[in-house]
Amino acid sequence: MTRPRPERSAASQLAASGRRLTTPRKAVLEALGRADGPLTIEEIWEAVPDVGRATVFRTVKLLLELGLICRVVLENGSVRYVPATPDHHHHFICSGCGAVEEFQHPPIDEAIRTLAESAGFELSGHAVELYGRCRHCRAATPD
Amino acid sequence: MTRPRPERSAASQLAASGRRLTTPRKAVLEALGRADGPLTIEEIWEAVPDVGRATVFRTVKLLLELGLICRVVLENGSVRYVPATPDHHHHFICSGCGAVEEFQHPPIDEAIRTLAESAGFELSGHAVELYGRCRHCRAATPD
DNA sequence: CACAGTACTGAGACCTGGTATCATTTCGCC
DNA sequence: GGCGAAATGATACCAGGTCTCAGTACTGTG
Ligand SMILES: [Mn+2]
Ligand SMILES: [Mn+2]
Ligand SMILES: [Zn+2]
Ligand SMILES: [Zn+2]
Repeated sequence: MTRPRPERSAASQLAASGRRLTTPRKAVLEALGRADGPLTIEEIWEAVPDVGRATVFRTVKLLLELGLICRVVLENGSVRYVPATPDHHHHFICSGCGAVEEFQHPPIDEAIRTLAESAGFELSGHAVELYGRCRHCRAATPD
Repeated sequence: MTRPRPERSAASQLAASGRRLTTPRKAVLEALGRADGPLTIEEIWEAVPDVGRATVFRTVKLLLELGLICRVVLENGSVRYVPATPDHHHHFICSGCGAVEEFQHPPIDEAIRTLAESAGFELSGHAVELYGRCRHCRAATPD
């Protein structure tokens, strides 16, 4: 007997707000899934030839709101998108290969909470992005 | 007897790279100093009537590179600028009054270093931005 | 099945933050 | 004062992103 559990599939996430998992939406999601790194909007668009540009923008915004994808801000300020783990996490972005690794590390969040408390801030959210070189890139060019 | 110490004035920072502290640059810096919160480029431009738009952009970029001002990314993604403390710090951004408070909190940086080490990342930088309501806004509308 | 109503779509006009160009001005230095 | 480098303002331009709108795809109700 299958116990009912909170549904997290894209379709049900969308359905919960009266939306549908349409062909263009599925295509964008799959394009991001296939890619081995974060994509720009333009790259998504290229990967999804029959979808209009406006629809790509609309879809990315929607998927962001639903938490199905993440916006990643590179060190130079440009933004790209990756499929998301739905849980709270942060990003490490490799300047060598462009890979994005999600991580979670309770001590960081803990330290943030502690600081906010002692400073009298009421936190609604926080962003932590790390920049540097990943294990693979270090191995490739140790220097 | 005044001991020579590392000069950090805007003028000397600029001079160090063969640049000059010109009237427009001084004006932009002063506009940011006068403001009681972070400004957009457009707001800076309005505050500095005789300076061309391109020069405002150029100046902001230059002051950023020199670390004389900070780019602050709001929760909605829009960007604003504030005068900077030259030391390493992070930002707390109040969604109530828009104020930006700088803070530094070694445990956060410590936790980040620890994580990076254990994950095999070679860090080149990191960003931490906190969002929420400041002490004053909480007092005003405790809700 | 017919039909009504809503969600969604693509094309293209449009808007806006930012850059490139270039002729002119400012400034430090001799 | 005169020279060359740095800086400036006007303006054309570009790139991301949004808006509009007429048409399409679904959903669900009878
Ligand atoms: Mn993510
Ligand atoms: Mn700052
Ligand atoms: Zn890498
Ligand atoms: Zn506040």
